[in-house]
Amino acid sequence: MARQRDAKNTASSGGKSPRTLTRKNNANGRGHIRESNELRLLQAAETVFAERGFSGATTAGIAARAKLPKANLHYYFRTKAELYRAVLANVLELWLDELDRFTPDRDPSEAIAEYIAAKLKWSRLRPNASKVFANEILHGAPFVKPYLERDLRRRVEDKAGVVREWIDQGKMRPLDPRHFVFQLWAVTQHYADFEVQVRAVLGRRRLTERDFADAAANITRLILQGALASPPSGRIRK
Amino acid sequence: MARQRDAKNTASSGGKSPRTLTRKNNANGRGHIRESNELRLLQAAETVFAERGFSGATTAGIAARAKLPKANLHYYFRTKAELYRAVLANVLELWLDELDRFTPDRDPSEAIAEYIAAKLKWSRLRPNASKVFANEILHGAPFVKPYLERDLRRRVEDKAGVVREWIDQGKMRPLDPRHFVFQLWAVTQHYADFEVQVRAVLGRRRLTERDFADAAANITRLILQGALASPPSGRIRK
DNA sequence: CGACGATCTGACCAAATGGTCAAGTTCGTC
DNA sequence: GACGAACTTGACCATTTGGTCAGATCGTCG
Repeated sequence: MARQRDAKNTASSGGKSPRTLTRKNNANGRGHIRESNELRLLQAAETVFAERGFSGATTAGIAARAKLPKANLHYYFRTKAELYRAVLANVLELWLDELDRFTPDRDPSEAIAEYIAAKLKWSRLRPNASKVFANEILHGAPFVKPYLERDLRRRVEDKAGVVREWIDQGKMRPLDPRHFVFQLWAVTQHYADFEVQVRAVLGRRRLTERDFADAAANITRLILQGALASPPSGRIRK
Repeated sequence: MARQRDAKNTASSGGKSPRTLTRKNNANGRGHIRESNELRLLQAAETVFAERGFSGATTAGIAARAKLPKANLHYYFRTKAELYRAVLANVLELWLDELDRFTPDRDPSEAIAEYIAAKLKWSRLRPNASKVFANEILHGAPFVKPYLERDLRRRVEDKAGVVREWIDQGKMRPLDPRHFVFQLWAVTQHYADFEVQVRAVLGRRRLTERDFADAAANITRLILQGALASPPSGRIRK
């Protein structure tokens, strides 16, 4: 309930919490306790928010996982929402740059394959980050909607331009670049967000590095075959 | 917190709540009030669970949306968990059969295209159903894990066999059938579960029928091109 | 119509939870 | 080693929320 309302305070800046900036900086010596405790809290929070969602997570639970008393959590992050926001900011930072591999001069097959590999790597190494983000979007993006509508949209629009260039150069089949990006996101994040289902179907107790390699191979083949202009038989020469 | 524990009561049967069965049946006349109220509650619950998740949803909120007093909700569904379970059962029933289009004798391109269209139709018409399910999986499937590990796994294993046959018949490229299914799920459900993000990137206030048509076209083309054996130049004749 | 089960609902309660606070303890610096 | 800032924490509180209950009302069938 309060979530919707909370969403508008504390301008969603990218990096650290505003509080860090106003206090003594962590140059060296000073503030290192803060730095270390914030890190522990952020890590604990990422896990708990991933497992329970925003409403399901309790500050007591997060504090317990970080092995700190609850009051201490509230010393570093005034509210649950502020902590949540910080976790989200981390995730966004994690993903934002991966699309930079898309540049007009590169070979699309290379760029796309790399992107798939990179996103799958994050799904394997930081599944909780992905889950927190998925949960946020799933429930209407009460915190990151502005980010989606400004930054993300711009970024995708930009990269869609690159894809269009690739199409014009005859390197890719004609397709809607934005939907193409959605499909890249969907298939790669699926292995983090729907991990339990994947595990159940594959009959694994845990997803192995091997499983991710299989996923990568299958996705890459599917996407490249589906999106690239068939290279060998150059039916239409430029 | 209680979620994990609640998960084991009330054997997850498919259809109606057990209570319906013990009381007067809804043949006609008798029990029609129950039927109508349960329906309203289920619809309200689907929306609210989709918007807020299990923990974020409140029985008061659901009751309000159904325009019934909270105590009345608890008259029809003893606990929030029971109501949630009923909503989930609806969703599963909705999806389960769509994979039946996969049979060895059919043309894979046709079956796959139909499946994509069907799943996208559900994403458009019942996005909340999809979201409730996604949320459940995202948080570790505390309620439906047994279903995933038994029924769903079997079903996918079964259909994987069909895909393998298609591959053997030279109709499809060699690929891992289970990952192929994951990819179908991922790209189709994305448009329901990540709807806000899709809207933000496309700059839409609402996703139109047109948007879904575009999605369908792009997905179908991508998947068929990627998975089907190239039909015209029959390099390898059977 | 009268009986009886089904349905309805305001009032209530115990537990959980986000957040506060004041009284401490520790840390870095001069 | 002393001083102020940074950090720590048990106790506490207001609010929210799932669930109960007893008494009222309704619907239907004989």
